[in-house]
Amino acid sequence: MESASLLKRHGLRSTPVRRLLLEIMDATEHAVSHADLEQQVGGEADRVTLYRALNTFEEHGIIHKVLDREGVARFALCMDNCSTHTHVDEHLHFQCTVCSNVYCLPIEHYPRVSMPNGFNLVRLSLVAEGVCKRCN
Amino acid sequence: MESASLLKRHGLRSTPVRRLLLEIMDATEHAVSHADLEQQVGGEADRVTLYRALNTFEEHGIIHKVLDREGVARFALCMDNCSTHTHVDEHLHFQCTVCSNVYCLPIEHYPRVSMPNGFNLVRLSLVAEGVCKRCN
DNA sequence: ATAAACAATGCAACACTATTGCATTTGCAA
DNA sequence: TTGCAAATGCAATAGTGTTGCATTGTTTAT
Ligand SMILES: [Mn+2]
Ligand SMILES: [Mn+2]
Ligand SMILES: [Zn+2]
Ligand SMILES: [Zn+2]
Repeated sequence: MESASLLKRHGLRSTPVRRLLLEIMDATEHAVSHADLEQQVGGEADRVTLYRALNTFEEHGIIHKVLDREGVARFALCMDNCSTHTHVDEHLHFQCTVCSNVYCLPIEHYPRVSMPNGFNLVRLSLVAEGVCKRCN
Repeated sequence: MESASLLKRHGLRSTPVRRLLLEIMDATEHAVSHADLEQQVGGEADRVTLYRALNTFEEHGIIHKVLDREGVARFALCMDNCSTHTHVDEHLHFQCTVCSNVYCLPIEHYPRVSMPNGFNLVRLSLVAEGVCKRCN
């Protein structure tokens, strides 16, 4: 029910596959890969449909994508109020070296860095590695 | 000549392909992808040989790998004295949104972040986006 | 200089992530 | 309820990266 209104709110059609994807991501405390979703969805949808749904969600600011250290995309619901033209997502992405899960971790003071001359900074991403709370 | 001794110093055999790769990376001020190298090498070596040489270099601390925002690996010579078991590389990786080049940028104060309870930080990577000095 | 030992290379095949085209189905609004 | 635009399924394709195996090349010792 919640996922249907979330889709409506972003001007997207409410379809079974989309609602299912959103419910899976809402029930997971870490970012999920396409392979994760494909496995959980089972035979309910084609892999291409999942890719397209995820791309659509990202374009509309419903989810955001983060690449893990293998370069594979993982997706998580946006916490801040993102929309088509405003993606905020100023938090740290932490990948566990044991279970490989990727967590979105808000941190109190997001660091600022000063750039060398000529380089114009637009966005700074923090990617951390370590052991997560479940693997400790 | 320089590349040959670099290889020797790391206990690696000096071969034409390896020397060529090192010379290309030494002459480039930004990180290079496998596709870049394959194009510059021309028909001098097989793609698989390049992959294997790059992996070997990384394992021995001669180069380090950084994934760009498409998840593609880019390689650059290590500045610090890295070896098989000590990779340092505490600098910022900056990808230009115009030319897509990735630069290794040393910064004066490498930031520290405090982690939420239960999460054990091992390494923090900084990945920046913006416009590089040549595209400005 | 020669030969043996072992590492590096080339080639083919493969795994995996991701995208595109096109026909069909479905959601939604008139 | 009907029509249209959007979403889906299926097949094909591109790109990155790895593995197995036979062959070639580098190094070390003789
Ligand atoms: Mn996140
Ligand atoms: Mn670097
Ligand atoms: Zn873990
Ligand atoms: Zn640039």
